[in-house]
Amino acid sequence: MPELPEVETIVRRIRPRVVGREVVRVVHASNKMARSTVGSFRRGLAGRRFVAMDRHGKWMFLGLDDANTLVVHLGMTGRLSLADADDPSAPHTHLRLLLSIGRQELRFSDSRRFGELYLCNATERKTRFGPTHLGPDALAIRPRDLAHRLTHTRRSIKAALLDQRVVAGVGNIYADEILFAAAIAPMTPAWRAVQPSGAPLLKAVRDVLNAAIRHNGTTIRDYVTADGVPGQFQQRLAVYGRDKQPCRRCATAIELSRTIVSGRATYWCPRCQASLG
DNA sequence: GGCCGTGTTGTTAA
DNA sequence: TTTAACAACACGGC
Repeated sequence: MPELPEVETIVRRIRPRVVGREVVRVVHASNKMARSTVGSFRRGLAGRRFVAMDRHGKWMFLGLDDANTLVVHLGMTGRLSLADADDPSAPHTHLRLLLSIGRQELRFSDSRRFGELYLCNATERKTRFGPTHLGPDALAIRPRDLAHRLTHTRRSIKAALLDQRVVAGVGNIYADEILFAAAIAPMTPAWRAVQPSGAPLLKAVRDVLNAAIRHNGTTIRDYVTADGVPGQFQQRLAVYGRDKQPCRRCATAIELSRTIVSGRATYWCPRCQASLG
């Protein structure tokens, strides 16, 4: 499922091919998304030029030459890709933009329709995706800031890492991987996980996310890169999805628990991630 | 053939 | 403050 590394992989591939290009024509814009009314902003995209492409957490921001922004979130099954205009569309394609290069199209498909597409102005972008709703990006946050944000809460460290207002970009898979790398049990209170400093946890955040980016992300089921190929990091996962399999470090059986964070599958090694109580 | 699990964000209730 | 439940949805696996 797309988290920060998967989104970053897609941005790196798409940005150099889209920035500077104009939307020659909105080929298709459906109104079937669960939370977005894509069809309504046909007019706002036609004839516009992309001037920037950025990422914050799991959100992508495609800046336009009229200061508006096309905001993209992949949800669970969303895919953003570049395709030849003559290539058949993938099922559940909700947006097709013909670009001013070759006969390339920027496409968004999403079978589950949990993804989100918005066209917003600078003010809306600041309010809807500003610090009230999104914490610092997980790759940019400083150890002291992370420690500060985790110190004054009694929630579990896993719940806090999943909260996008605390730190943006970590989802269920990488939360488990990060906590294994940091040797912290997922039910540990957040304030305790950053004692005496947040540096070890932040190192794990950076190391795990960067390693996943180097391997083009993790494909469990739906995620593919902008080229349509799976990532490779699933082969290197230490705990996620490895219920009852031997821990790569100590050979103890990996445990699956659904009670640590409300209903979310949580994989961890009870020996390497000794509970701090 | 119907149910379950899958995970993200946002809202609402407790 | 925080958690749980739920909604939006398709689909693979049993």
